[in-house]
Amino acid sequence: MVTITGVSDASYDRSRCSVAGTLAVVGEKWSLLVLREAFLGVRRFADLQQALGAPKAVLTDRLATLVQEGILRKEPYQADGARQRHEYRLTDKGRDLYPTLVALMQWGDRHLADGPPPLALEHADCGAPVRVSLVCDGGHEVTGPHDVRPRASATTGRTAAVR
Amino acid sequence: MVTITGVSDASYDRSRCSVAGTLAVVGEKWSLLVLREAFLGVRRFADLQQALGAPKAVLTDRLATLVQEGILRKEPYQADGARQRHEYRLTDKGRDLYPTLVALMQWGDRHLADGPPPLALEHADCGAPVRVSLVCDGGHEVTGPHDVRPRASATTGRTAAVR
DNA sequence: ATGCTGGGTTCGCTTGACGAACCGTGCACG
DNA sequence: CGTGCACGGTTCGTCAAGCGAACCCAGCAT
Repeated sequence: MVTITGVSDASYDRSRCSVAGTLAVVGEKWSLLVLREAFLGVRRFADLQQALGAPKAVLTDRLATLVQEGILRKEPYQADGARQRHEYRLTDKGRDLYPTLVALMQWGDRHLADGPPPLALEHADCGAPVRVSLVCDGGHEVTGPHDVRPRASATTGRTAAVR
Repeated sequence: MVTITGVSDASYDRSRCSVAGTLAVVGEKWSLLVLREAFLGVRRFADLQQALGAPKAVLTDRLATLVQEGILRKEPYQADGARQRHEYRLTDKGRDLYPTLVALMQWGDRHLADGPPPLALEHADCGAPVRVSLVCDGGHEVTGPHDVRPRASATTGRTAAVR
């Protein structure tokens, strides 16, 4: 029996903004890397373990947490001539983390460059490189934080200027 | 003297793709939350500590790491009638993490909703909500991972179909 | 000289990560 | 029939990291 650690049991305030809440769910070590592999099509425990090099106990725990959070789901499968197992697949909720992963990857490609990026993403339709961008609902491209004004909606007013 | 932990000294492979590399830099607990506060304009140690509730020792260590990585820089300042101190400001490299933070926040807003999002971002020019999106250089909007084809550039071939 | 404030450091404890060893179920093969 | 083996874990001992509370130190004000 795995000790399933509840989501917000420790630290990570979450009340100030959703970054903390998201990190409470996927911010532990290996979680986002598990999801990276999931987006690359890796679904089985042994394959994840080999791709990541994470300790089995940790991987077991992360997978259980991600399933509990509805980011992955366990699906049975039958490799021919083997007993029934289950694999881990992304849910819609999990797939919504794709821009986050791409954003992390993009930053690393830009700022940690030891040569060319190890993995490039291209649009399946047209073959052009894929990247994240900030846009507003008015259709404008947002260049950075100086173009953005944060506005607190709850009672805890915090309307700081971003610089 | 703070024990500055080198960036890639432990775990986080980084060779496979840049997600691991980025997490090696900002993936420790509190790092991304420190940056969230930085984007909200918080610059001083005491303010960070109060906003986050992180232990001082951990905060000291994270700030030192972020400075060492060139994501924050220390700037002297003089509060009137007080001795000279220094504050932490984002560098360009740090500001490039903004889309990552927004992506994390957006996922939390969408999937952890207990009522309305605690913090809304709006375009300073037009007031419309700001969000991250995936686009390709051909100008198309990318809806999700199924529209993206990963391609490994290095010798370590890994071209899995994404589903 | 005394106290206060900002920015830390030190200390002892608890939690989490790590790797190696072990377990158990069920198919295949002899 | 029984033995092996592979997958998917669990258990264990060790070691690093996170934690809160207490302490420290420089300098300005009084």
